[in-house]
Amino acid sequence: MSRTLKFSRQRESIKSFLATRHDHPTADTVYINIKDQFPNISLGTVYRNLALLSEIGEITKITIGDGADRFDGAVHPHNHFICRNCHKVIDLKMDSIDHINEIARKDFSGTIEKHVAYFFGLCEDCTTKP
Amino acid sequence: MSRTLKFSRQRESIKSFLATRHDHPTADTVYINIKDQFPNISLGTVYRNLALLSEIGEITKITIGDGADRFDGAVHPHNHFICRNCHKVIDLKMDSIDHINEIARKDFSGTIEKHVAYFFGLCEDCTTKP
DNA sequence: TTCGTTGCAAATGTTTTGCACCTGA
DNA sequence: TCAGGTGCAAAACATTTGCAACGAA
Repeated sequence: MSRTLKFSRQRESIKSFLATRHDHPTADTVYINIKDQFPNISLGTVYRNLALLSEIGEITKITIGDGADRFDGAVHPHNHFICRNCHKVIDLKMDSIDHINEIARKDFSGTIEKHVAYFFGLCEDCTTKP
Repeated sequence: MSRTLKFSRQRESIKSFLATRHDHPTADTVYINIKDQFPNISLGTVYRNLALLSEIGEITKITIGDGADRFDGAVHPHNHFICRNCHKVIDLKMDSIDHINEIARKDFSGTIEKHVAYFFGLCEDCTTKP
């Protein structure tokens, strides 16, 4: 059922670029940076590969709602914080909150498979510097 | 600091329309329905009012990431479930999970003010009917 | 009168897609 | 060889915005 993947230099490059970045870049930022290695790569290819990689679970897509989606090369379970002032997206080091799935299941007739949680507020810099 | 609001029939109509719907319509759906009462209303006005109402906390904006944002006339704290099959958005009746803010704060140097959590899986209909 | 609100249309920003060519298996 | 991948450009979408006219206070 799942389609056969073929090796692609571009896709590998996108994947390894994301592995080096921890600031959750947008598709456009990925595009601009990949151009160093592939001057002719197109934005469409970047979008196609980002969609593909997040479908097969090799990267994570972060949809905040303000502007463009962001992408994270880290796939281990973790949550994100978004600063309402500078809009930085930061990985949170926190205990698992997977138990909220149980809480949600308690009075629900369908099947809850997973959740996504985003935290908002002010990052360290924006908290101290007014 | 906060701007002075003036009464607007259109805005009232949008607000009361949302109060009657529990299926989390998109801006376009709101637009189409408000047209019954205001045949000349423009989509821009609908967007402007939805943005305004959600800013002042009279409605809730739901950004899932697939397609258009959705809007909820209910502002009491509650969480949403999105069916991965039929894409329905359902209100969850569940115990508060506000304690996850504490969990997130434990090892974080900024200020965590709030969170948003979405649950995914199959709704009742899509779980039973294959 | 004042200033927020509206309708309309054009513009913006993000993402997707059709198509002919390229490339890995 | 051949199905998947790519580059390019156009299209699709969702949402925002400039502007002149309108309407509530």
